[in-house]
Order: sequence, then structure tokens, then C-alpha cells
Amino acid sequence: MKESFTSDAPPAPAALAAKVRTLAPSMTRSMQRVAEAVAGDPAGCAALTVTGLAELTGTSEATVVRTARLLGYPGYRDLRLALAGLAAQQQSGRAPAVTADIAVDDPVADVVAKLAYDEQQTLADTAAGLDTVQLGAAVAALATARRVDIYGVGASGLVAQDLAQKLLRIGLIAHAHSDPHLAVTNAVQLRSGDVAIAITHSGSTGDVIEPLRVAFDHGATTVAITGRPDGPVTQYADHVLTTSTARESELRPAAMSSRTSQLLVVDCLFTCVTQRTYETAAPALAASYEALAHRHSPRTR
Amino acid sequence: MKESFTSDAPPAPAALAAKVRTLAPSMTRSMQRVAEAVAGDPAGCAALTVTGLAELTGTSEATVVRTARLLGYPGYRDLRLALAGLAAQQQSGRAPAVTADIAVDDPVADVVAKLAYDEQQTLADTAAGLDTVQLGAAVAALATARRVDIYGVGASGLVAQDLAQKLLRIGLIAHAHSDPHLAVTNAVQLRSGDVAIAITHSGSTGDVIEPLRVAFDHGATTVAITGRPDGPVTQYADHVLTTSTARESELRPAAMSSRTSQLLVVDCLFTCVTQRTYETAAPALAASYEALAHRHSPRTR
DNA sequence: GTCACACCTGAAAGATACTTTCGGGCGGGT
DNA sequence: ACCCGCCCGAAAGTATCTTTCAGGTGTGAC
Repeated sequence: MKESFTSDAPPAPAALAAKVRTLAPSMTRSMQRVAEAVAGDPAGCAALTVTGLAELTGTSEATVVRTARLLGYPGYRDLRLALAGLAAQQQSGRAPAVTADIAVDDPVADVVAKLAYDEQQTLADTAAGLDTVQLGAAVAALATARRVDIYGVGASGLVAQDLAQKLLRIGLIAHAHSDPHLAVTNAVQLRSGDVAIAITHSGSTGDVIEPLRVAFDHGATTVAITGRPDGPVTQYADHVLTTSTARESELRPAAMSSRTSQLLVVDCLFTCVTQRTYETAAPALAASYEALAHRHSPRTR
Repeated sequence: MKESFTSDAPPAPAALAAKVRTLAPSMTRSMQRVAEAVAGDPAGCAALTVTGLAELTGTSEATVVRTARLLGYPGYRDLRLALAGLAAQQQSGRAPAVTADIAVDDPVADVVAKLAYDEQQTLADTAAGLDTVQLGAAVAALATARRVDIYGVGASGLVAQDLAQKLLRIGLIAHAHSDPHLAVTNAVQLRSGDVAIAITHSGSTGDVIEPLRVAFDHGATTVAITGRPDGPVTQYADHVLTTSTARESELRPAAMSSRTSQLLVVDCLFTCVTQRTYETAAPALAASYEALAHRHSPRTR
């Protein structure tokens, strides 16, 4: 029995709070109430029966079961088991130090500490929620790709460029597009064996979905990196990599944590592809490193 | 009421194995088989139903329930919950194997865990090493800046763009330059009251140092974000913000952790500037958020 | 402004898992 | 060898979970 986390079957072990946040937007009101209760008090909810939890949240048994399903469990029974596990874990483990939100009058040192903590949390959530099977499939496609196109606009555009830069360094033919028109005109060139990657936090950025759809229709292997695994973009994605959605506030826009999350996914993609193509990737990496050395001034000291 | 082994009042939380041994002598043969299975593989048994466990141990459902009772639980259901908790607990216990370097033959899941851990470490290091006085000074300069120029090439160029994007959102006039020639020609336009920021991990990237020097000579306030506080770039920097340098390896180029570190610094700069210019920044942020909403497809839900 | 549609929601029936009851059978004691 | 006690599992009984279905509500189109 392997550790593998297949995308729909696997119940989340401890990454439940993260999963609740990720899926919350796609939930209905009643389901959100249930999810909230579950995330807020795992221990308490684990002690409850379906009927009990339904009454507590003012909903029906059916809704509770539906929520459990949405969170990735076969039924409420399994959600309850996971809940018990989670409760035991945070019981024995350290209390998750809940940091307050960043305030307007926080001193500089506090801002630094809070931002660092939040981003660390985002990384942990992302790693816990990442589907390694999907990731493996995406890596396999990239490793043998003839050509790779990456779409992203706004903040995600920078992530797209980051990935393209990395892939170029290991000898892949990769290009990042932030111009939607050029992206589409390039997408029509793709065919089977090529890979197209769309990066969008909202999962509904038309400028990014359109080129992915075109690539998909032309037979390319398509990958979506998004925070909304139920968003429109996944319609045209062979493989979906989910980024985590951290709570945001006025002083901490969503773009900040989504970018952190996206970059981790991108790093994972890159590293795994490097592994699989080590024979060619290693010398390519060394060469690019060597080439850059001449761009630096002579060492001081 | 203490945690003592009173057989009727408290169900055992995690001291289950001990309880099994304690009570084993008073058990009948069949019950011992059940208890043994439970103590031997909590995780596996938690996944089983009464019937399943009965079959596995070659006994009957009634015996399983009796065993659960003897161990202090109201019924099998509750034993199962405790089992799930126990499993999760000893699952989380064995995790500190991520400190090792990434190997070529690491499975995907390990790569994800190690990368996430490393980046978290980088964030912690950066936050700990960041000079809040220097940061405060840079923030003060930015908050009143007439114009902001940001220099960075390669991976740092993306960080520069990220910062520029953010500052633009709160109403500052910021521009990121990755073309060294254009950077220099723009730098000569700067004067006192303007801010120039150079981002370079090595601290010795000529293409970035040169425009910063020009800006410095023209009286602009200059900031360097670098991993080498003793590098050439700091010669022309009024304020130096130090990023952390994590250990690197063949499969994990330095660019990865330096980027993470740089982005945290950039986020700190942005957030603190937003604080100090809250009156104008908040509405600007809200407006940019609003403008983007129309770029998304209608909700799926 | 009205209509139609889709979708959420909960009640109740249906299925599953757990608990209890009860009689058979195996061992020890005399 | 016989009797007694008690362990054990089959089956009936009950609680819990799951599914189905019909009613209601909000949303978009005309």
C-alpha cells in the first residue's frame, strides 16, 4: 500500500483545514456552515453522529453527507474518522499558534513575523493538499514534451515566467505567454506530445482559459495550476494541481499567498522533471550556471 | 479525575497498547486475538468494520464488541475513533526525515515535502535576519517617493516586477527594469525624493549595480535587496535589506530559495508601505481589485 | 416585471454497520 | 464419567449512515 494521494479517492489526513478553505467558495451556504463547524472544532464534531452534526449546524443529514463527499471522503463515517485523527494530532502536537491579522498600526517587526508565518503556513497547506499523482502525471508529460507553453496574467504571469526560465535551464523548449492574443496564436501550433500549462488563482481568468482550451483541442497535454479545482479552467485540463487559498485581509491581498503557493508547485514540477531527465538536465543546469558566472563582477574579498 | 486506568470512566486516548497488555491476562483467547490485532495495527484496524475485524481475527462481531467494551469504550464505534486518532498521532510522529537533501530517486511525495520544508526554513531565516531598522527606513523613503525604479535581472527580475506590480496597485509610480540599458537611461532621470531599488542575490550583478550607482549619484534614495551584504552593490545603497542564503544542491539551485527570500522582503516592504500610506493606499487597492473582477468568467458554482 | 430554469435543501425511505440476545459447545472440577 | 460454568458465534434487533425525491428559493432571460 503506497502513500499515493489520488485526486478524488484520498481522504485528507491532516490537511483538512486547508481543504476546507480551498473548497469553501464552491460550497453552498449550508455546506459552508457544516465545513466551518468541522474545521473549527474537529474534536467536538468527531464525537457527533450525522444527526447530531446536522442539528448543531441547523441543517439536514443529507447536507452533512454531501459536505463530507465534497471534502473527498466516501461518506460521513470516514470524515468522522479523519476528524478523530486530526483531533488527536493537534491534541498531542503543538497548539497551532493562531496569529492575529496584520493591523494598520503594527510595528515593522510584527509585520515581518506575521507575513513570514502566514507564508510558511501557506507552504505547509499547499504541500499537504498537493495531489502527488496529478503532479507525477504532469511531470511525466513535461519530461517528454517537445514544447511547453505556459499561460498566466497578472501576478500569475510572473510565476509562469519563473517556470519557463527554469525549464529552459534544463534544456526544455518552454515559453511563458502573458499576452492573451499571442498565447492563443501560439496555442494552435501545439499538438500531441506538447504540454500547455495554465496558471490562475481564481480558475476563471478568461485570458488564460482560452489558450488552454485551444491547446486542449489541438491534442496537447494540458495542466492547470489553480486554487479552484472546480473552476472553469479545469474543464480543459488533463491534470489539475491545486494551490492553497489562505485567508486574506485588506492588508494582505490574496495575490500574496497564492503566489507563494503557486511557486511551490512550480518548484515541485521543476525539481521532479529535473530528476526524470537527469542525464540531460544536469549538464544543461551546469552550463547555464557557468554562463552566468561571467556576468558578475570579480568577487570582493 | 486523573488519567489513571479506571476501567469504567475514561476511554484511553493514546495509551491503548499499554492497556491491551495490562488487560490481556483477563481476556479470553478470542478477545486476545482481537486486542492483539488492534494494538499491532491501529491504522489498519481503524479502516475495518466490525465484520471486517471479526473476519480478520477469525472471530465474531460479538467478540469484537466485547473486546472494545473491556478496553473501556462504550462500543466498537468509539474504539474505532480512538484507533484513528492513534494512527494519525504515530503517523505525524515519524516526519523529521525531510532534512535530507533531495536525491535523484526520491519519490514525488518526498520531493514535495522536502521543498516545502526548505522554503519554510528559508522564510524563517529571512525573517530572523531582516534588519527592521533598515526596512523601516526603506519604507519611509518609499511612502513619500515621487517615483520608484526597481532593477533586477534573471530570477530577480521577476521579483522586481512583482514589487512594481504591487506598488502600482497602491498608487505609487513604480517601474521594474530588466533591460540594463533602459535601466541606466531611466536612472539618470531620478533625483532626490525618488527611490531606486536593486535586487540581486549575488550582490555583484553588474547589470543591476550600474543603474543603482547612477541613481545614487543623482541623489535618489537607494535600496539594495541582496544575499551578500558585503557585496559591491551595497556601495551605492543607502539601505541594505539582507536575504538569506540557504544551502543549495545540484537538484535545488540557489535561485529557488533566494527567490523565496526576496519575495518575503518585497512583501514586507509592500505591506509596511501600505500601512504608512493607508489613506490613499486602501482605496487604490480596492479599486484595482474591483477592476479585475470583470476579467473573470461568471461564477461556476 | 414576470416567467422559467436550475439548484439547493430537507424529509423520509432504504441500506449498512453496530449491538444485543440466545443457545450451543468446550473446558474444568468432582 | 458427569455436571457446571462460561466462552463463543449466529441471528435478530437497533442505531446510524446513505440515497432518493419532491418542494422551495434565488437567478437569469425575455
